[in-house]
Amino acid sequence: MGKGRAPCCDKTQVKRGPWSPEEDLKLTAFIQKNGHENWRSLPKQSGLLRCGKSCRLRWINYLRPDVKRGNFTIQEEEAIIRLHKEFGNKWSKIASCLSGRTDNEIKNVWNTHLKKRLSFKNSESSENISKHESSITSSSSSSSSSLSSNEAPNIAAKTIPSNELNEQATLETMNDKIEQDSEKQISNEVISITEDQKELSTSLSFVESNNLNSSNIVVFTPEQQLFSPLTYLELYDVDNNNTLQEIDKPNHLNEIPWDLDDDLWKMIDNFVSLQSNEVQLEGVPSNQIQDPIQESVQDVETMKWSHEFDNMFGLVGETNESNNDGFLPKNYAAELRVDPQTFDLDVMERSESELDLSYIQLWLMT
DNA sequence: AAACACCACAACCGCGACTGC
DNA sequence: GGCAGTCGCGGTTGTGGTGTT
Repeated sequence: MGKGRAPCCDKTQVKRGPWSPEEDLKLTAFIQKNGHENWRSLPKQSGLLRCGKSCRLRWINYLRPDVKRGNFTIQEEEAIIRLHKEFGNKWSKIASCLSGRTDNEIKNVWNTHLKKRLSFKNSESSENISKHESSITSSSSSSSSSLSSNEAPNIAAKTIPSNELNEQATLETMNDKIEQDSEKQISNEVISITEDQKELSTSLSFVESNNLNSSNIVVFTPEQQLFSPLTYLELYDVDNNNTLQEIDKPNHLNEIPWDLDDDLWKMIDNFVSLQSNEVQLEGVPSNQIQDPIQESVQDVETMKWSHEFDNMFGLVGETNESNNDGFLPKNYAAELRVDPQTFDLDVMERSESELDLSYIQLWLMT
């Protein structure tokens, strides 16, 4: 008996299953700080009880900043179908042609939607062919003409002059035309919407293609598009003036796991000092900055921290670009608020058992 | 309301490819 | 060239959510 393949890690020593927000934070913070040169040693270095493979997968498929979330557009689906025709199940190759989409995501979409849809279309068309064939057979039983199964229905219609058959063929041709036209129209609508988005703002990361007929649009904020371990979504309703009205306000409370590492607590502490000192936040319109030259190095550092913190928790600051177009509601952004009077880094760094708390809560004010 | 079926997607697993020694 | 360690890919599985009976 051979030894067989050595397992990549000791399965009894590593955690498996879904990733917790805390683990996501740890992994993201570590990679942002140190990169990912060696996946195998990364879990040990970052303090994660995960296999290196699992970390890599989580980062690539979910946490990576440039990973695009949300439903696939019609264009993307069409591209996948086209590329799949060309490359087959080479998901990574297909993914490399679609920016922001992972091979895993594409594979899932293919297996759950596109494959079924295509086989349905195929069975529909073959059903149509067999319908024609049977009608041909029945109507041509007295005649000597026969058709191979490969012949297209419209050819059959020409071959067998039958009023009924011609009508059916014409109807189906028309239906196909209508279907194609409507698909084209929808596709064009999506193109125009996505192009408009590009022109107006990067804030609207996608418009769910299936929702084109409804007025509900899911809006991703720019930072969510770039990075969001704790995804923060808001649903908006488009009213008659084409402006967005919030329809489903999310719970504006983020629970932050207690045993964050020191860096993260310090990050929070830094954010608190930032707020108590009323330092200019990144994202605030530049015309409101009185004299940027006089900003101290400390302030710049604090801004950097606050931005990192926003990224870390999927929060966003209001940006000029996102509101210039008048498309997004003014207060779409969430802002982190921590009470500087009560927040104490030393207290927060104490052990969980000592304080008998498993979570602290940070309120997000809009 | 409960049980069941189905679906979507995140995560896992095994294997081949790649790289450095 | 052989070997060991690591990475990346593609197939498969597990699980939570949703719809149906």
